[in-house]
Amino acid sequence: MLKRCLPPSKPRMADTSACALVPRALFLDPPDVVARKLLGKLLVRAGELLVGRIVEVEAYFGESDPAAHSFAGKTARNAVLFGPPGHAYVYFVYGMHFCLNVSCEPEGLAGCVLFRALEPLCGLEAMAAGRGLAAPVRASSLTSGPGRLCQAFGITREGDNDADFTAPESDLQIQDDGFVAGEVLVTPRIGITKDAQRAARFLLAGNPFVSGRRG
DNA sequence: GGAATGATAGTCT
DNA sequence: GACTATCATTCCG
Repeated sequence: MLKRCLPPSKPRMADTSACALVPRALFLDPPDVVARKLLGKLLVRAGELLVGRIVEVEAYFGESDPAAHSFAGKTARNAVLFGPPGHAYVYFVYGMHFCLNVSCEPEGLAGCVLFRALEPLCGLEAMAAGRGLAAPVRASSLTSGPGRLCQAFGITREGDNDADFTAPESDLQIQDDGFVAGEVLVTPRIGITKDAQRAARFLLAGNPFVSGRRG
């Protein structure tokens, strides 16, 4: 088996001078289109300087998708999905985990993209602390999985739901550092029972930080 | 290496 | 009262 991962001599620090906040227009497209665009972008927590590259996402297609929270229409929980695009939708599942999504499509439509895995770039120690892990930890265990990455970034529904990813004053942002995604794999979504065969999970081929099977 | 299992609480019917 | 867009642990081979 290849064990070729990250060359240790090449720390992939994010060059913040080359970073640009992504425009809201990026989120106006359908969720599968937005999902592909998000691969390779950076998720940034401004306050603690936590940065991770998005390497795995899933698309959810609003009211036409039986696996989406918004399938049954607007409720108090999923109201953010029906609002303007580019906002964070955070929900609590299985009694112990948060999941982070970004709303897509124009206001009134409820498409969204679920963040499933990040490649941690900055603030690894703070991420490990957030996860309650003692050093040394494998970087790949910090943010590979929707529940894990929320824990690492300290994301909660109370603190981050409805946050605007495209606002300069926002603590939670999505930035573009010019990274160009290589080959993208598409597989069925994970952990759902309805419409389980639909291919709507997007991940960077060969990236060691994706969750579960590499596709 | 992979499969099975329990923990745990918000949301909706 | 049922159902989760999960994770970590424990088994087994």
